[in-house]
Amino acid sequence: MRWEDLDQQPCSLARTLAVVGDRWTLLILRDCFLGVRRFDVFEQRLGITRHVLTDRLKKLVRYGVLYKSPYQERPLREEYRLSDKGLDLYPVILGLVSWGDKHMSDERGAPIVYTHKTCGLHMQPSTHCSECGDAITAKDVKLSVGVNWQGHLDDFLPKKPATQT
Amino acid sequence: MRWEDLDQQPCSLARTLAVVGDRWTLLILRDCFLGVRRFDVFEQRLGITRHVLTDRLKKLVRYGVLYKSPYQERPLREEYRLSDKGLDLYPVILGLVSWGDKHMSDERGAPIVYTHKTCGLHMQPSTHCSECGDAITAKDVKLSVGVNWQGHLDDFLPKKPATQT
DNA sequence: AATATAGGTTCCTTTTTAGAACTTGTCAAT
DNA sequence: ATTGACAAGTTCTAAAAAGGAACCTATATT
Repeated sequence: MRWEDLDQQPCSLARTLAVVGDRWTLLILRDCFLGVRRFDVFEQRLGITRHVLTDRLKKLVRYGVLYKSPYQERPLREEYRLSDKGLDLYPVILGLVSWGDKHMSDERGAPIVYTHKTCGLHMQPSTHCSECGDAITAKDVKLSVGVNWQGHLDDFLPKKPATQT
Repeated sequence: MRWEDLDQQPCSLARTLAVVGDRWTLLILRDCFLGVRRFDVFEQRLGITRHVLTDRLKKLVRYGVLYKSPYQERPLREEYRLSDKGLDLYPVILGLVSWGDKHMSDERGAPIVYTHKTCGLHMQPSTHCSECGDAITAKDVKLSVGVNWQGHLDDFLPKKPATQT
């Protein structure tokens, strides 16, 4: 499979990974959410090579996750900022961080702590149903193929069902 | 930076990406959540090379996201199953899918639809505060360095603050 | 005896990434 | 007027990772 074709697959996860699913992109986006906007700051903080950084920023701009905004002229200098589409990735970032806090921390605990401004307490993100507001686990959700996607079921479900032990 | 060292960084996002942050791993985990458990089924569904699949499955087992469970003996055959640690990635998967549904869909809409069994409605995941239950956006959260991590602030925040335009 | 199956490993080629040096337009200092 | 610095890249070569195909092993079936 060519990685470029991933955004054409009939799977929203694959399509999302076409944009953010490589080694560096989510680290770049983490820095965006921390306020980083300039090429050289990304470079220094991440230890990424300039070539790859250029490529990933271009890709994120092409997909509309970041946009370039001039912050000075003569010489023209532009910084990279999160679009609304990019800001929508916040739950993903928060989910990845939260999993790392729980499962990858050492004895010192989470490096960064999140305080919910409204209630003032240290929080973890919790995933809920958009309709009734209840917290969700994998078992609470039933999958079905979208109305315009009939006939593609086998793109999503295993062709060889695993036998239960 | 060597990618293997990412799980030692003082950042939970980087540590999480050390486990799931490459091109194939999240697609493998998607299939795990859809019920796939066997080597050859992963291979056929993903179009991944056997070499890379072997490597990624070993890595996921090493980090405790999957575990091997025998489903027959003579010859010994084992399948890969999500551990509790792996099941905890469900919010991440759901977040990525939801972003793709919203931002990467074509005119046919989302390929897969999620029904919340409890309330019976089509749902999207929504991220909430674990303490008060309110829905969260990036602006509602304040970051601070964990109590045992003093002195590492500059590992998280930009060294060159971007000037606001 | 030959073939199929599941889960790999080996070998070689192609693609991607790393690391360093070079480029361009502008400004500030010597 | 020349030199050096800065920001944001591009270009080059070497190393690492991934792709693709063939081969391996133990067992069961034809």
